[in-house]
Amino acid sequence: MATNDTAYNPQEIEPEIQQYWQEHETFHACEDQSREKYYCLVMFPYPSGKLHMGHVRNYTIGDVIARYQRLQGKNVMAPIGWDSFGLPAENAAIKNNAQPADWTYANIAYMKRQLKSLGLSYDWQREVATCRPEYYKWEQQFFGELYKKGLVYKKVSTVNWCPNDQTVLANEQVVDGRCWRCDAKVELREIPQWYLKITAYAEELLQDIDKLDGWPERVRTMQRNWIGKSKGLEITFKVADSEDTVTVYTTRPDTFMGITYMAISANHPLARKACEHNAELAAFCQECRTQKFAEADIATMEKKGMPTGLNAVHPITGEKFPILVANFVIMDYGTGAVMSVPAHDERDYEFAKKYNLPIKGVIRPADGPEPDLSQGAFTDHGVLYNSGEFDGLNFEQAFDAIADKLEAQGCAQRKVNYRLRDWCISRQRYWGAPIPMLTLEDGTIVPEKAENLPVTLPTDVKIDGVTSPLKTDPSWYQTSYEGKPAVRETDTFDTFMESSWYFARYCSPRYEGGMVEKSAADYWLPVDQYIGGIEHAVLHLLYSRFFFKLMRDAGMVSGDEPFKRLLCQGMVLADAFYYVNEAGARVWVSPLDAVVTRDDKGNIIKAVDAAGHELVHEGMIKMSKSKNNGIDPEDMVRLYGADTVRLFMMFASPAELTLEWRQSGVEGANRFLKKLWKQVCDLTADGAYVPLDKSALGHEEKQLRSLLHRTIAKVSDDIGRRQTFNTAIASVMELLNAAAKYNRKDAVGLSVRYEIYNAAVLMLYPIVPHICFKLYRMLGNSADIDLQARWPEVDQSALTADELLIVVQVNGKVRARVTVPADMGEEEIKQTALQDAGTAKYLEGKAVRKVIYVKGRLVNIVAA
RNA sequence: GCCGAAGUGGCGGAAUUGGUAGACGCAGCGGAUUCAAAAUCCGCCGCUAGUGAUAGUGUGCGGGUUCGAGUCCCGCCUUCGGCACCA
Repeated sequence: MATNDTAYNPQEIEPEIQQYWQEHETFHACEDQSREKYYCLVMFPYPSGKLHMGHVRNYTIGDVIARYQRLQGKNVMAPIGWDSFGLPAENAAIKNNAQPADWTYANIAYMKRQLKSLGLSYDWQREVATCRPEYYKWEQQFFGELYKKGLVYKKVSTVNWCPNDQTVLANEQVVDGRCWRCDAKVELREIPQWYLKITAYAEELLQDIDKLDGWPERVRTMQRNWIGKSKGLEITFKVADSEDTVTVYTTRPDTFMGITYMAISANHPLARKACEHNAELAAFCQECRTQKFAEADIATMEKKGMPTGLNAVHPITGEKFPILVANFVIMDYGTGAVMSVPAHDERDYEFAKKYNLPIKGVIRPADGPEPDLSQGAFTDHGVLYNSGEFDGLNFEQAFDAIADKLEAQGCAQRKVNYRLRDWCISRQRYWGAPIPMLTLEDGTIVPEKAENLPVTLPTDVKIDGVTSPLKTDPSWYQTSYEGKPAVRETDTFDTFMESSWYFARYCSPRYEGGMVEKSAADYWLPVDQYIGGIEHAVLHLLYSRFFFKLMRDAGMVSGDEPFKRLLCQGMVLADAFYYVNEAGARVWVSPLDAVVTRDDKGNIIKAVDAAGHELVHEGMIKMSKSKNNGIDPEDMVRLYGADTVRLFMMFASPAELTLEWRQSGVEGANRFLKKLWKQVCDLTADGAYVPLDKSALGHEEKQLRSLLHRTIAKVSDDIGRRQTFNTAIASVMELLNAAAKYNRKDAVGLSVRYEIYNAAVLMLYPIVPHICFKLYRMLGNSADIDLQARWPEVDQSALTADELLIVVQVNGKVRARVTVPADMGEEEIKQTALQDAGTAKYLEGKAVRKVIYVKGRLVNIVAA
């Protein structure tokens, strides 16, 4: 009977093969000018404690691509490391009364073991962790150099502030306008912070998006929108009866004659001045300052305003109109003041209606009447009216005419504006790289000298969750500079700083002469394929592009863009179930503990947990701790093996879309691997390898080989170009379904079967490397599949068929199929279709108007 | 609010350049094997009508272009994701 040596046992073979890879350092990559390089990068993880399915999906996709490229003969580098600074370490330290460093390093060790159990082909010698001084040292040095170049500056800006804890809060620590820890009402506060001048590169960052043809279009669009280039006019208005002026920026100078009021930020200098003798206004401004300032909140909140009592003077008409403080105008955007044209802007309209401000229409459709402004604003471009000398002009003409006139008056200038703001890199937190800046006694600010770097973060500290230990430790922040006393900056870098150049560090991870060794960087960069979550579509990917340009301008790297091709994988979802307990609270039950009953259509009709609670099915939602629907990758590997988990993930949906975790689907993947194993065992039991003799093949063999080589062509295209791994797997399944029905045991049969299984094992290897490693040897190959084997080649001669199946349509509906010799001409095929018995009854009593032939595919007969 | 993505059987999805809609898998149903079950193997499987051959119908909704539309165009609806201190 079936004995143990023929059974598929992943728990036995996987650790054994992983051990082999480790001992042989199979995936260690070295620069080799004689070979084509391929740099395959996955977004490095934050060491939060355990791997989650999102990680597994990301790294499996990366590993499939890396292994595929090795089979193509490329010199592949696939590195991994740890994005190991960040807020969660501080929170964990408070909770567990531990050191953030200890917690982080323990997590790295644990997750490293988990990664290895997945059979990922990383070059572990290149591992980096961003929290290590030997990593962040170079970032500190670079920051000092950027300061000297004038690309770094300090500016006062607004943060979320908890007045009770006396600390800065991240947006995510603000819940319903209150501090997550103490529930105090969050205020906004202005503090001095460090900025990187990313806006100096705005135009290049925008232009170079055109070069990123290997990126998803949606990511390119998001980056374009983020940079948000606009052409407009900056206009300065005089304040009536005063020496003051107020400057606005507008992209719609054509609406200039429709201004009826002006809205300014609560933090605008004019507003502050007006508050001095207006208590009511001061209170309103204070209220504005306590609101959250995320873009989404600003866009959806109730618009509020209050008059300042001041008026602005229209530079063309001389008319006066009121200046109001409005809660939706932000000091950080543009000039902190906007000219309001309620007739032609939705937000201005809403605000004007609420406060009974006048609405003056000045733009009408080019070919229509004046718009009805009682229902809402008319925001399209059009033709001017009510605009005196500018009446009748279109958008472009009006833009130019008004800009010319105002520029001549000296109160305006054309300006290109970017929505992109400079990058604030200061964080008032402990677990990050210290910003290497010093303040001398006379107030001078200087970067720490290169020879004194790194400015090391102390790792033996007490975290109370309120103030960063750096700020309370004089022995750390008191230092000296050229013999004079100096004080260190106690803020740390935004962790996006570390993740903006780690991919370059991987090229020469132990280099001690700078961020990167030029020769290594020139060999490996740019990254050929980058894989990560769509959530990084803007920030991380934009900052990394920016950093790459900074490094290029410092002579460290060549080229303009760091990532040639980008793949953004989708989220991982799972069923979520809950019941409501006696206290009325939802108790979330793991989908693995839910016993589900389905109707004969497969719909869930009932679910209960082990204790008998009737469960409510919330649906397939993103795996999360709070909904208790996370599936532990480690449990799955233990149950089914890494290959099954990898196969399921790559098969269940296309890489960019969400993946629905289904236990039955995982079992299906496992079933496929068991069948594959058995089929190879059956083949080797039937006889040893026989080389193919093409002249000996019968019809069935030719058909099978035709399918095989069509499959090779499709799978190569699916993995290499389209990156549709799910359809690649489906094609191999189809091939193996056909192969399983064929079991000739003579020399011809064996030769064809060996050709099929060898090719199938190679095609599946990138996805399920352990089982294929084993099967490749069982098939009698002595070469090493990881590095020596090569991707199967398409035999063009196997593809040519001697017959074609032509679909015959009548008026677009399929009515027959005819088989014709492959060399039959167009006219003859049309005649065959017209005369086919199947089409005859649909043509009865009708005249054939037209016959359309699509080469090798179909004939459409148009009849009436 | 703005920006982006997606809507196809009971489910995940396939159909790559406008040319056979539903590949592949899951679930389900029927059968074989088994003392029985698991596992495995074989078959069926969009919807409606019909014993059946077959006919009609069908890709979120409403229009349009075309010999031909899941695919292109116009207008809607729904769901999901991002929005600068989570990484």
